[in-house]
Amino acid sequence: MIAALVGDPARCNMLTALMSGRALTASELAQEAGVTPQTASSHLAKLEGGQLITPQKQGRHRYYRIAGPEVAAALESLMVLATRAGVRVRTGPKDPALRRARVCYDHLAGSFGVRMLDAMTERKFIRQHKGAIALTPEGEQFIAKFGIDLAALQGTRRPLCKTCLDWSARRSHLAGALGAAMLARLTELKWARHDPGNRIVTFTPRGESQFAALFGRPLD
Amino acid sequence: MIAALVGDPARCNMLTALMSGRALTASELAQEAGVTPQTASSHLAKLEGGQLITPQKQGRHRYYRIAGPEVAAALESLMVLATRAGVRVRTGPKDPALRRARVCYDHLAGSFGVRMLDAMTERKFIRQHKGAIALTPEGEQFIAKFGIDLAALQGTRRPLCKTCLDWSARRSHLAGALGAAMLARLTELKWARHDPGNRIVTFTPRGESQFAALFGRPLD
DNA sequence: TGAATGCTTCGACTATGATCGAAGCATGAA
DNA sequence: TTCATGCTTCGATCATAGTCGAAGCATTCA
Repeated sequence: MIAALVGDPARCNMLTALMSGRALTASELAQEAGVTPQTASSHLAKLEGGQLITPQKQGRHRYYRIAGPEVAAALESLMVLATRAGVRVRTGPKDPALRRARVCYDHLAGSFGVRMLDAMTERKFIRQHKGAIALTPEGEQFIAKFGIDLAALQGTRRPLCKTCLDWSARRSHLAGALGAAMLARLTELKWARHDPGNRIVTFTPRGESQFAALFGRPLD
Repeated sequence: MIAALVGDPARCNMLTALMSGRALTASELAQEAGVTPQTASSHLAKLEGGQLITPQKQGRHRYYRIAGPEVAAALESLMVLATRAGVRVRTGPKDPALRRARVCYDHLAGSFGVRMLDAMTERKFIRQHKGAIALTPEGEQFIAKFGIDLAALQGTRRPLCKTCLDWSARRSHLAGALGAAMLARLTELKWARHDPGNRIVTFTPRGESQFAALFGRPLD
């Protein structure tokens, strides 16, 4: 029975956390639900079995997201009933600064990261082909002009371009050696800086307008 | 948590039975769920507490129905998920003959019963005023012409006109002394007969057209 | 009035399933 | 390679809640 899956408090917390549209890792969901990773793993397996969520492996993380619009609709209608019955429902995501721009491993994530990959795709600097992405000749020109030494990047064994699922925006941003180089160049240009204590990336006013001129303004 | 209410198998069976739109008694719901009346009573109290169903007392029966369109929508969306996940969902109502016309205590129920009360209200034979209903002067003329001795009915202590919630159509039909007299007259006229073994009322072809001429044709 | 029916409350039993500790596997980093 | 991290599986414990028997109201009928 599907409703029983949603009925458990721990699983319900996980689902409401996912209802923001973000994809979350198993550990994050465990924390959201307030249970240990072992317990969370069992819950996630049940939810996956009921086709309420779909997993996506990424490195040693395992991201989960709501399986589809029907699921989201059903959960939404249940929330309506819950609020009607006087149950207060968990509020949205947390730190807005984290949603805007942050470090993901060593590259840029958040709205700015998503915007950057989108723009580079729109301007045909990057070609996406069923999950894999690659730099086009126009893209090579662009990053050279931006001040990045492509040859140095290609010397490493690390893949040049990779997509990485964005935690807050539910869309992909640019990872890989190029992603790391782009973030390094952004800080080098003093358009943005990475606060050491946390994962927040802060854009300067000038840096933000320069970024917008290159890639457009991020949504959030 | 609302979903937990729907999650229990017994309660889920009750709710799916109610999803047909009919109002069902506590006993009927117990049978639908395959549990004893005690257990059913506990479940129904929980569902009522969660505002998923609303009760309606009628004589010594207690009818329950889905509380509102939001609840129906939520349940519907859950059914979508259930079918998607390969769970077969309970089919609709059962005996069509029972839905058409049957005896409810001693009066006519089913589509024919609902149609009769509707028509008598439309033609202003009966006036409904917040639950209570009464015979109008035009109504008195009509039933006299139909062959019913109103004075004899008024001699009993039994209320003349009452509404009764229809099991299959979810709408009211005519009960009380007049309701019983109408059914008696219908059988007396040989428009319909009541099969003794069950609750089905069978209309003859001629009786059905006569009924339709008086009250219109029932929907089902 | 007493009898029958419909439904509920109380109390005890029981089983399902949530939970976490310990250990194992996979991926990535040094 | 070795180590660390993220996640899963296994196994045991324990509590929540579903279940029904017995008894108690409420309503209707004779």
